[in-house]
Parts: sequence; structure tokens; C-alpha cells
Amino acid sequence: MKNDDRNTWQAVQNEVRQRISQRVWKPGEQIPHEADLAQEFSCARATVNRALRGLADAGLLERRRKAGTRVALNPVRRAEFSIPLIREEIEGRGQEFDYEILLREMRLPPPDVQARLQIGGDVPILHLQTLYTADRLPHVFEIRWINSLAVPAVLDADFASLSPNEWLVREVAFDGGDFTLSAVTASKREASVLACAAGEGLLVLDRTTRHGGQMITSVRLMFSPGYRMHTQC
Amino acid sequence: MKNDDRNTWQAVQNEVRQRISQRVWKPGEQIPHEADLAQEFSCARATVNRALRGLADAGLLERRRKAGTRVALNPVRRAEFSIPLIREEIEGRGQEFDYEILLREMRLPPPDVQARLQIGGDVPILHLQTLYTADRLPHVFEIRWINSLAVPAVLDADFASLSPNEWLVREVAFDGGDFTLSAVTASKREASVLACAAGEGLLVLDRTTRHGGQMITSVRLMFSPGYRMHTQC
DNA sequence: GAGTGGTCTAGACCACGTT
DNA sequence: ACGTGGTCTAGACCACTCT
Repeated sequence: MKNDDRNTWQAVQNEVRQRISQRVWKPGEQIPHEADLAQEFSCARATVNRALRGLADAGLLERRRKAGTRVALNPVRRAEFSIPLIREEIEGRGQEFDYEILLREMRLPPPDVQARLQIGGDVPILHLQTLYTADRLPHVFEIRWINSLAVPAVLDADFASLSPNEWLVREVAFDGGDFTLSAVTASKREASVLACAAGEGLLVLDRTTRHGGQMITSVRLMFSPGYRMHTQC
Repeated sequence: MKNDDRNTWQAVQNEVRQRISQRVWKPGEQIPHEADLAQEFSCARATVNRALRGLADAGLLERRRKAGTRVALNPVRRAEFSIPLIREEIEGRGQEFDYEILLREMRLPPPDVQARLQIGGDVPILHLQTLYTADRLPHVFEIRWINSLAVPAVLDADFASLSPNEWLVREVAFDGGDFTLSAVTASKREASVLACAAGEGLLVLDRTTRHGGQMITSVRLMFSPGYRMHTQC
């Protein structure tokens, strides 16, 4: 045991975790104040604070000034999925990574992409369709729109050694974005690209990326059937 | 502006965020030591530490003792999705929540569930199939296996006013678990329950829950077509 | 060996929300 | 008004890891 006897914040956190998990402190119940716990564990209040803040971030505790700290009624409501770079994910499994640009053109984006990129419907922007492969087998079909008004340099990129995503990560700074996970039924085109049957269910990740108020890119990743995103807590 | 002039850890964090996002400090580059930054912002080192630790947790910085702090090469690799209680999600949208137990029986679980619950193949356990509805329309089809050896009390539950999930959250303590997101093609049975066309792509969430080394339950949620999980960062 | 982040302390003041 | 968590400080020591 590393963090059990010493008065580290981890030791306090573990102890509190156990008391919650073993229902010494029951859901909805108020737990002792930071000052009391500090005395019990003979450590500084800041140490208790560090421990409890972590548990509150994790959703196990609910803290409010004056009201005190309570055990959350509904724990484990969050799950953090990692969104790996496709190259890293594939090479990390020891497979051969490759990609092929299937389509590259300037084009008027459809209304939903216009809305996400916050641009008018009369401006053609860069449209890319790319297939990523693992050991030569289809892995992800990427449909991407790049706001080439905000990133004019992208028009000169050849994407020969860097995939569109890698080029953007390297060349353009990001601020934030949003993610949507859903499922679709594979169309004929999608099935043909991913070498699966038309009508199969596909996991889809839509991502939009922002920088300093400007929308940079909107991308849809359609994963090959059987793909799973996994996480623990 | 709240946290700009005062020497709060948020002010430091915002400033560092900006320098990263505007590439004052470029990806892969080393940034000044905590002590230097503390002097620059005229605050205590602990305050800088708090700010930088947050950015490191978010994946924007990489920190190692002795090596110092560097701007991460691949930012935004994590996305945290909230896994709401179905009742809360539906009622939060102002819709009417309801559910119906479609099937309840003791049964030998299939091999994949046996593995997840770490039990032998010769023990029947509680099997439940439940449909959750929003405004009377199908929302989620839940297929659940409960390790009734670990939770014998569940055999007496009637699930009349509490759904199986709510009953478990209330009665059984949790330790941890794992989540898997994927997509499937709706079978005839699934399509009939969810009132959609057979062959449609469905978003699927598999969850297994643990307590003190024992596996409690394994559940598969199949969401109605069009369901989306969304998050920002 | 030496430099950097990781953490602890004791005390203080502040902000928020309940009462 | 007052109690509780939220944060800051200044200083200290420790743990890791690079050279």
C-alpha cells in the first residue's frame, strides 16, 4: 500500500471512496466538514479539500457552500472516451496505417454543414472524402468540410504524407469543438467504401472544431462495422 | 471579466490557454517553470501549479518532473460524454417518461454475458428486457442481466415504480464499471420493440457494473434511431 | 547529482447560499 | 448573519527523472 498510512490527499480520497462504496456514508447523506475530516486524518484542510474536490469532479460527491458535502444520489453519470488520432490508434495495435483521398473538390456545403461552420450557402469550400485503412482493410470513412476562407493555406496542401486531420492538427490552432456520436444505416456508397453490406449499422462521430470564434472544420467519421469505443471508470 | 486581473488560478489558466491557442507557446515547446510563472503573475507557485495541473488533466499540457512542462502535440484527444439516467434525460426535455418490462425470467446467460459477469454457464440468473418510452414513443430498448447470486434481493423487486436501473442504483453500491459504444443493425425483434424498420442502424451502449470485486449487472441499451450523444469541449 | 513538478502545512480571507 | 467550501500564500520537503 502506498497511499494508506501517509497523510496524502490520495489516502484521504481512498478512505472516503471506501466509505461511500461501503455505504458507511449513504447516498444523499451529508458527510463531515472539511475541518472535521482534517482533524480525523490529522492533515491540513487543504489536503482534505484536494481529496474531496476530486471526488466531486468525478460525480461521487456534491458540494455546496454552506450546505456542506453530500454523497451523490446518482453516481457514475459521466464516461470519458478518448478520441485517438486514427494513425496512432491503428499503429498502436501493430497494424499498418494508410489512407486514400477519394474525393477532393471545392463545393457548396449542404445546409447542416453550412450551419455548423456558420458560413453562407453561396461559398464553395474544400470538401474531402478519405478512407483510412488498417492492414489495407477499410477502417474509417471520413467526410470532411474545411472552412477554406478561414484557412486558405489548406488549398495548397497535398495531403501526401499527412492526412487531412494530421495536416490540420499541425497547421491550425484549436480552441474547442463539439462531438456527437450516433449511428446510421450504411448507404450503398458508404457500404462500397467500407467494403461492408449496404444497410449495416455504422457508428458515426461528428466533430466540429473552432478557433477564436471561427469555425475551422466539420468532419464525419463513419467507422467500419464492429468498431467499438471503450472506456472504464 | 472576473478572473482576469486578480491572481486567481483561473486567471493564470486563461492566460496560459490563450498563449497556447495563439501559439505564443507552440506545440511541443517547453514553457517556463512554475517558479518563473509565479513571479510573472505575482502569485504563489501553488496557484500556478493548480492552473497548469488543470490544463494537463485536460490534455493541453504534458508535464514531467525534471523535464518540465510542454505544450501537447495532439490536443483534444478526450471527450467526456454524460450518461444520464433515462428518466432524467426524458423528463428534462419536458417529455413523459414511462417504461414497460417486456420480459422477466431466470435464464442461463449467453457466453459473452457469462464472461462479463464472471460466472459459470450453468447458473440461471435474472434476465430483464425493458422498453423505455418518451411521450409514449419508444426511446431505449434495455436488455439486462443481473447477477442475482450477488444481489439476491433483486428477485423480490417488482419494478413497479422503479425501473430496473433505478432499483439497482438505489439498492446496490457501485465501485466502477466499463462502457462500450458501438452500432448494430436492428434485428426484427429489436425493430418491432423500437417501432422502427428492421435493418436500421442503432446506437448501442454496453455497460458492466462492479462492486467490490463482484460483477453486479451487464446491460445493453439500444437507442431508437436518430438518438445522439453530444458533448462539447 | 541536480532540476523540476508534486504535495503538505498553517493560517488567512473571501464568496456564496442557506437560514 | 453566519457557516461552509473555495482559494491564496509562503515556505518546506519529497519524488521522480534526465544528464
